[in-house]
Amino acid sequence: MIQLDLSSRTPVYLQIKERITELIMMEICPPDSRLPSVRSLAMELGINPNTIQKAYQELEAEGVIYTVGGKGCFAGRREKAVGLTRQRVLGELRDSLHQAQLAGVTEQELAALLEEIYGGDSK
Amino acid sequence: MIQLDLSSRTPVYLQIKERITELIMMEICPPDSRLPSVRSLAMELGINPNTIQKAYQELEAEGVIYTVGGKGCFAGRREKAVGLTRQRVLGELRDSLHQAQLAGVTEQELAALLEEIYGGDSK
Amino acid sequence: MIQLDLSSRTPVYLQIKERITELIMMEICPPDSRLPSVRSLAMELGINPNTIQKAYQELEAEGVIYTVGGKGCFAGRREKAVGLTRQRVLGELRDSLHQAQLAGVTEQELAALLEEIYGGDSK
Amino acid sequence: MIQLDLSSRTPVYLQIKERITELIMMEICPPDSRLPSVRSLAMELGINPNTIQKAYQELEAEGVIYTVGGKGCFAGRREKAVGLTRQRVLGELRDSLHQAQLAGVTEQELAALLEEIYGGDSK
DNA sequence: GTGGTCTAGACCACA
DNA sequence: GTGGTCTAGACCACA
Repeated sequence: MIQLDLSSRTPVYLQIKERITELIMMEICPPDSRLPSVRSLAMELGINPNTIQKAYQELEAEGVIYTVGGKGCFAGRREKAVGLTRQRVLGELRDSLHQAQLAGVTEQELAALLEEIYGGDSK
Repeated sequence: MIQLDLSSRTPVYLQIKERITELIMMEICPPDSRLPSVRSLAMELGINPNTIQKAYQELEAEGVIYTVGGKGCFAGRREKAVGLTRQRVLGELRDSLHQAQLAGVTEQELAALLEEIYGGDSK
Repeated sequence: MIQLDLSSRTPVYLQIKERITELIMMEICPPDSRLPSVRSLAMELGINPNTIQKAYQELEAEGVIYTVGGKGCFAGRREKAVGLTRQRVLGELRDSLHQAQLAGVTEQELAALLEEIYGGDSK
Repeated sequence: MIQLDLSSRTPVYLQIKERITELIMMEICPPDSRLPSVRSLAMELGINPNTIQKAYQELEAEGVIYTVGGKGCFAGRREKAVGLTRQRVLGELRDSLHQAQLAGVTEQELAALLEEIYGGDSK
């Protein structure tokens, strides 16, 4: 459920944070569902448990997930994940669109890109 | 002409690369115009000359600017800057739009953002 | 009668200890009254009996409650609970007040907080 | 400037976070002043650099300090430290006062404690 | 078993 | 030199 790109410039722990946030937004991890344990996920991804730990702890600090004593980590409310992602992504879109305009990307091209991603079923 | 954010997660040398590319696309630095020298720009921005050097070297390797013997650095053809930026920016937009969709950003919101930036004058 | 916050940083067994001590101080559990059994309380709170066990054991070691053979656990004298709580709480208050002063909490604000809690009936 | 209590139940990295926040509130570390480097502070305190790293990174995430590229970490605006501390401390005080009341701590005792800490020069 | 803390130490990008 | 990331591995409290 999580694909890592070890050669990416984005650190592994950030890739994990983003992916978990996506899984919560997609409701593949519904609210209060248990996430894989630090150790099992580390094993599965072939990386060190500390790296998962770091991702989970930041997600908890942001309120996207929560931790229960010796039980494990659980998905928080979808709205939290959505809220943080919206804020971040709208900023990124604004920056990218500014540069797109300078680089002569036309509104038609953007419309095509939007159609490609949002397809027919947006709202 | 170049505003740096030293506490940004984007390294200073990348901020400089992006900004110079923008200045070339905006034709504030027309083709073959001379760019500020490494030293003077470093002074002006209050940073280490090595950082400017690194930005200039990468821009030259990408063909966005070119160096002439003991004369200095000069803006390359606008098309080169545009081409590289388009490629990068379209990729970023694709990623951001995927996450925007998950976060429930509506097509109307995107249209509004586009209108805000592209406004009437898509040059 | 006991509300747990599983996602709190305070371990569950400590939350239970504190709450039982409170119940004794409030005389909701008068001296020598029987406390819920380990098993029943574990059931009621939906947690592992070991956790209750640990709380009860520490309370007994501190003299706040006592155990009778095969009968169960009973509330100790109110003074014991009061004594331990006073000691702990005065220390906490001292620490918090130091930081409050640094953070610019005024004496007026503290007076208001005190009024809010102690109200008219300082029992 | 930082005294650790290794035997405390409070983790070392939290002690460091609190102490740095205090130093900023006390204006011993004025805004934009450089904090000791991760390595030097680790050396000085005789602990592992990773522990300092963790403290600094959480402080940065909370906006109490900020990091500049390969330069170091710097104190943020005093208001940020104050704001976070106020919020936390007022909550702690509320809890402690509730328990103090149950334990029969009198308003006179509290007034004495307050006088002891706030002395003559409050507000 | 589960997460939390910490050490020791490596390697990297950046300034 | 400075912080950032990651590994390997230990030990602990808690459930």
